[in-house]
Amino acid sequence: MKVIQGLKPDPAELLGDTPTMRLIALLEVIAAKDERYSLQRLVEETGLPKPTVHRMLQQLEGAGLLQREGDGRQYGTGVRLRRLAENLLLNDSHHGARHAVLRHLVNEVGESCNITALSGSEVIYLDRVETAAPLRFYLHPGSRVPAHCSASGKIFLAQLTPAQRYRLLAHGPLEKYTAKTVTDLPRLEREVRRVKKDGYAFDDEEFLPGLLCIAVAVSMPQSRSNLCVAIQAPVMRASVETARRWLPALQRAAESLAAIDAEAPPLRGARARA
Amino acid sequence: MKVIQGLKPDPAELLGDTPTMRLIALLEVIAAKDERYSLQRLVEETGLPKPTVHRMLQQLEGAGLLQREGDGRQYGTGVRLRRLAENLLLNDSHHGARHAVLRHLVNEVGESCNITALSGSEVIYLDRVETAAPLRFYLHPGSRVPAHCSASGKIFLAQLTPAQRYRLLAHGPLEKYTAKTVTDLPRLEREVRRVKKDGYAFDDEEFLPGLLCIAVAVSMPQSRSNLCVAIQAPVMRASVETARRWLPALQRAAESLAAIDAEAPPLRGARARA
DNA sequence: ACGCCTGGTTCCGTTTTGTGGAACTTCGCT
DNA sequence: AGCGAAGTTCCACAAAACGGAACCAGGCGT
Repeated sequence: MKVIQGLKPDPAELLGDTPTMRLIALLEVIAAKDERYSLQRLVEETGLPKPTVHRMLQQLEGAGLLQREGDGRQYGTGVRLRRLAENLLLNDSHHGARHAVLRHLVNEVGESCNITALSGSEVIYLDRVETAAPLRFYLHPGSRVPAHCSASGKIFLAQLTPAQRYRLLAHGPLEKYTAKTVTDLPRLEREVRRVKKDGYAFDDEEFLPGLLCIAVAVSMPQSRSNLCVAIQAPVMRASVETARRWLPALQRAAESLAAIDAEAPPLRGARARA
Repeated sequence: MKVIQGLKPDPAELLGDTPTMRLIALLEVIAAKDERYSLQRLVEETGLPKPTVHRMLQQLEGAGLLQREGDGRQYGTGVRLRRLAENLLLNDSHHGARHAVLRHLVNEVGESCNITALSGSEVIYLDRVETAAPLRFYLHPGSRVPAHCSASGKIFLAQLTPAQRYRLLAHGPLEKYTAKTVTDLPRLEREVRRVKKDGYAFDDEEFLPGLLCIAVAVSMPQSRSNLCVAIQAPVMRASVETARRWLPALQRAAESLAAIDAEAPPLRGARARA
């Protein structure tokens, strides 16, 4: 489909072949790293000519998808883009295979489970299936919890570099929600390192009294993961030991979820494309 | 900017005025609800002509941003789009950290706070955390306020040279929003000089009646700052004096924010860096 | 089976956007 | 004052999007 007079060395065709796709590709570049990009930097990164990138950035900024930061030469994500991202993840959970995996996990362990993502310094519940048991915590998909006192949050933290972790946590004191909330940075750091080693995290009444939680990452092949699966149970029914017994089931669920996300494209060949 | 022969009732200009932005808007529509959309459905939802939406969907599907589901008449989010969303949220620790600082400041002083930047001659709200108090002004992140009648705006003005200031302000008369709005250029100049000396600025019902605001700059080492932190309170709860008492907390927040922004744009090997 | 209606798909001349080399402006440095 | 590197603007030109009209399913009522 794309041939034309191939005179150019095609420096950047990796980026897409239509203006819009180039635009998306630019967003992907920006989203790919936890950094801020200058015009120049993006020019290098993408191989596109400077005025082109400039125009794109202007457009994106004008639309509120990106924001200039610092001295005005750096770009970061804008509110609108973040909101889009959140909605995208949030509103794709119910009808999907993901929901099914979650439901199955709930059946296996008999407790409420959820899928979470990190957004900013908070954990957001993307999807949740409640246990049938009458005694239960009621948490809505879409609600948010600070990272430092949730099991999923610790998983996410464990995937960051110490510097990134520091940036996220050290700028305001950690809020104390319960007597067990860890508000001491060094202690949290130790905890997080343990999580990293073990591959799973607990939240033992650190956010809500009486709520025990265990989480593992939905790990992506070579790239950090922004998804977790977790089981939540009232301490009345569960202890750290029983929770540990759920681990195999939990990990199986995580693998299923990873498989879903890795799932290759289509079922039917789009004839026109080739 | 766009006028054209406006014969049509313009059913869908809410959607964006450039092809790419329409595309993004389409994604936003899709992301907004946890449903699957058919072509027809999207046509109704957006008001765009059928072939147009069709083409957009084809393009998005071809790029792996959307996927057809079920019988092939329904579209859902594709892996690539989900991955983009995840990365966006994942790789934004700067924003997360800032938000955390803001939240903490709100806890300390008990009033709504926001982070602002100068954009053109207007102040734009980058982020905002509301107080829990029931009586409050509701202002969205992303909204804009003229520089001459906002506390943050005065801070920004104070960092300019008189000439730059003049260029920014003297092009149109200063709009009068309330009885207290300063619309007299020399008087504003005096006010701004005071701000420069003091290092903080008030907005005493100059933009909205009943709204008091105090702001300080997030100062960058050697370079003007394009960020402010501000506290906003209804005059019912606060006076200039109480606001002044918030100053230490406000300044501490500003320092935290400065620290975040100063954090090394990490290691990456940008050839130009040295 | 056969029209018929509803949604999906393709055509194609017209209009609007995007493109990017070159030139210009800023600003930080020396 | 002068240099260099970044950002910004211009504009003739090329490419993409546009959307009305016409064309194709396939489910349904008779």
